[in-house]
Amino acid sequence: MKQNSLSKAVLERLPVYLQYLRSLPANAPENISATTIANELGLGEVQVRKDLASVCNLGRPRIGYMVSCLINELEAVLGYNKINDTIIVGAGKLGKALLAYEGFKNYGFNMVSAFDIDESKTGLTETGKNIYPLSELKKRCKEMQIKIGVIAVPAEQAQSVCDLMVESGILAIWNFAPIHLNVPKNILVHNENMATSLVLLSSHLTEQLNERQS
Amino acid sequence: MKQNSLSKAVLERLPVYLQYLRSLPANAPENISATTIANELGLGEVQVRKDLASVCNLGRPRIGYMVSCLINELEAVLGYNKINDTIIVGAGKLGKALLAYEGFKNYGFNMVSAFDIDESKTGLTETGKNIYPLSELKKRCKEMQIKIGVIAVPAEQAQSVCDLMVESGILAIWNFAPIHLNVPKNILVHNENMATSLVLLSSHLTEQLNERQS
DNA sequence: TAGATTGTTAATCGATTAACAATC
DNA sequence: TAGATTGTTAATCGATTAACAATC
Repeated sequence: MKQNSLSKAVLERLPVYLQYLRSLPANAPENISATTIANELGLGEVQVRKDLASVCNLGRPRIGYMVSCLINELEAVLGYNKINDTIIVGAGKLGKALLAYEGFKNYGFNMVSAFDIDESKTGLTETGKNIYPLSELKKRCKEMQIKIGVIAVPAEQAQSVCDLMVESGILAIWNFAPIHLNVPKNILVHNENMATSLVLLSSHLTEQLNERQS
Repeated sequence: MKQNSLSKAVLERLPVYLQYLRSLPANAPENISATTIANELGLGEVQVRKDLASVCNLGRPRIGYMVSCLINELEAVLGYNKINDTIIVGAGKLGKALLAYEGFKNYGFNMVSAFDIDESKTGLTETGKNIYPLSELKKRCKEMQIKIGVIAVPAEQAQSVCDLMVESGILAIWNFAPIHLNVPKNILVHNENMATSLVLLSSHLTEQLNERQS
């Protein structure tokens, strides 16, 4: 395992490799080559080798990488073996779905509890997690030393929730509200922006249809 | 409105501008400068100008861009004024939530109906949309000339659903399953990959905490 | 006119790809 | 040994940023 400061581009591909390696059947060969991974994922083989080299040096000429070791290294580098406790603000449909989703564990995340401004939502969910009044956010975040927050409130309330999170000591925010958030520069906001995703789809479509005509 | 072939990077920022412009209060000035937009969104002002120039030439020195015109141009370029009919495969929690979400209209998308392999799910949802048996996918896609599909099934079934979509004439796929899909090269797959989002958050966190120590 | 702001051309930066030596 | 495969160094490509002329 080498030192960090991986570029964003690399950091976005590493989980894809891990996902693929995890999906290999138990009776698959012990070793896998960068060439195979590249073909399977539609990437360049040099890129795969370079990405993997930035994480470990488990590759052996002629043989490839031992799958189980590679999985371990990737999990370590990506921090999937430690658990990040995370809170959610907004206990609407989305907030509740995120709170209930078990799959986050696979990525080293644990959705601890949700907060909502509507105090009538306070209580336990079906999956045994707590929803608290928003007024308790700061106290509870400090207590549990929460560093990651999810914003699942309407756009209008997102900035004020964001400010409150920053005040509560949160350092990284996963924002599902369709609005740009202003934060101090040591705070990271990752926007889960459906608009962006959808634009890529529809622009591809336009291109395809234009090509067909010409 | 200029010609297309916008780079992916630009295409991902345009919806952010549009979102911001739409969020301006009704009593805001008629015109806005690239400088203001850049500051507000934390981007470079040259970048904003270049991005906007790739879409229109509404900018006037000393004055800036007329907000309402800019919104119209962006909506036109991004295709938000025509409607893309879209189907969803997988009527679990996620599939149903996507089917019910009204907000897609703002991005020119219309979730028409969902399909599920479990035929007991067949019927109307609360929001008046149909869930059909998966076996009817091909027929209905051809009938309605659907070009965009959403995959909201577990990873194990995603590839076969994907193949079926391609067979049904779908050209762009929005994939929520945590697995890489193999498709013919004229088909676009956009992965809504939580693993990728989360990695960026946790790696930022690690950096922040390391800095604090040193 | 002076100055703010645009849009373009050139320079820089970063990421991907190609070429190749090292090695099992 | 021969050949497949790794990892690194250099070349290319694309995107961002800087510099500057045009203009209202």
